[in-house]
Amino acid sequence: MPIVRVRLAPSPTGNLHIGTARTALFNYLFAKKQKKGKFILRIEDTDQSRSTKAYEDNIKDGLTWLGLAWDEGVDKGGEYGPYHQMERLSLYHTYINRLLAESKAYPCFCSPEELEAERGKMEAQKIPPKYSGRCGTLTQDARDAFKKEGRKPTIRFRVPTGTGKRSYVDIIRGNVQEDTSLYGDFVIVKSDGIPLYNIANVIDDHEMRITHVIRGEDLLPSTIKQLLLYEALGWNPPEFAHIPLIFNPDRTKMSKRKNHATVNWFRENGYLPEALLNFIVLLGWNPKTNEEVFTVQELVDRFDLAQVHSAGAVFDEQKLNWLNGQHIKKLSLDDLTRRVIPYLLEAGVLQSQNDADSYLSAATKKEVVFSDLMRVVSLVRDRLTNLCETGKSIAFYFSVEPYVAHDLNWKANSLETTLATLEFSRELLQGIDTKNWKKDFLEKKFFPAIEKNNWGNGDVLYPLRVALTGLKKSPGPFEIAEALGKEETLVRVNVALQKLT
RNA sequence: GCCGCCAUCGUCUAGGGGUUAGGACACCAGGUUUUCAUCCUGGUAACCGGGGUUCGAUUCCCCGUGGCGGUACCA
Repeated sequence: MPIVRVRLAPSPTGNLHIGTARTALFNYLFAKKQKKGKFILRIEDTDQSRSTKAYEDNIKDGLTWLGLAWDEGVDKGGEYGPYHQMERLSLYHTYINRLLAESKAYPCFCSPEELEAERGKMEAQKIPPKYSGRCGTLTQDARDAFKKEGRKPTIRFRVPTGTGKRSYVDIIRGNVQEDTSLYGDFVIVKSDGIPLYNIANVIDDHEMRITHVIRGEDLLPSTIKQLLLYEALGWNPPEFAHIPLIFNPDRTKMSKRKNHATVNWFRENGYLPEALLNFIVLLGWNPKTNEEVFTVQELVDRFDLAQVHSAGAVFDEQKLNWLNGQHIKKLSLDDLTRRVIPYLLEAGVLQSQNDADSYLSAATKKEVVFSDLMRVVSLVRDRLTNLCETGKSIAFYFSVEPYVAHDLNWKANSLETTLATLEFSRELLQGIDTKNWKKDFLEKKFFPAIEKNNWGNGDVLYPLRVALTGLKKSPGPFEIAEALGKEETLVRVNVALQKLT
């Protein structure tokens, strides 16, 4: 197999869409599977009315955040640039002029209104609409006359007659065929001189030596037309693979209205890029084993384009949430803590200080250093499925949620019992040396003592936990005590005791 | 309308001429745990319909039906 060269060719007319991200991933995996494969990013900005720089930046940022680095393309350069289509206009015209000279294309002077009327007439007669081709037989004099009128022509590709059914073999779908006699001569250059997707895409893929075109199924119907273009230009086409589309839960095309459709949204809402990638690849592909949680490298090793499913898939956020939790558990504590910090700042739990590794607790205004943070994060990591939740789940570390005496009671216990067990806890805690202030040591002290007093674990530990956090649900009291340190632990226990007396 | 692609639990999917149709998410039940979460065990739940072919179709073929895509001087 020659060196694989694949490309992602988004048009910057919106923020990076989940579907585009998946196309990018499939291209990336396919390229990386072959060690020397190249993944190229080309920006198709010929639709000037809808393309913006901001969207282009969003697409690039999103891909970078996902870790889908391109080897060649915009901002990166390469042998076959430039990589913005608007910078390649003269190249397109070289080839388009050739088609014109060979009469494989021709100027069309029909106005949009005329075409509209023609189409309407055919629809009324229940004939499938298709351009008549009448400008294809214009004499030079007739063309000059139209030009004198001030008409700006489009350029149409002359679909070869008598070619009939055409087919190609799609890597994912196998044989795909269509009857080309159904096509009218189609426009390849707009009246403003800017080429359309069909032709620009073909010229670029050829010029950039693209070997495999991996794109969404929405582009499948344009493939045979493009094949005609390759043929007219005398070029060998690349191979094609059309990946299935992603749907909303109601099976309509994935859209912002019914689902979160942009990579941005997931980034802002606490998802790990590796989880998003893992989820998205499973929409239409699986490794044929029972494993489901993968790193990108594992995906590179296992991925096989030909095994991709041909049916569309519903985007199920619940499974993504589960996968996100799985990937969070796989992160090292250090890494997880690092990644959580931006979300804590965003949520206002922390405030940044000058020192890169030091922050301020928004609640207490006390300094919080990275190692403190790591300690708290370790308490909650197993219950985290989303980075955004972190602030909520570690808030108890900085301040106790307000509660009343009654909240300290375990099940049906009375305030007297609670007072007794909490005083017992305080006494025990006071007697423990700071250097032994570890979860395991605390447990070793508490459990036998609880038993000796004929209490259940809950009688003692529930009030203690509430005293330390103010919460009905939280990590265990001993790990919290360890993270808090002896001093702060006793302060909180004493506050609880005051509430009880 | 016309053209194309597709069709296994609610969802993502494995499988394939004879299977107890497998896994995962979600859901339900039980267990572990001081609580919640994690974790463990178990459970409910699927081959779109009709015709062929065949001893036998969920699997192969045809026709429907349904979903999606395309039908632009968008990509």
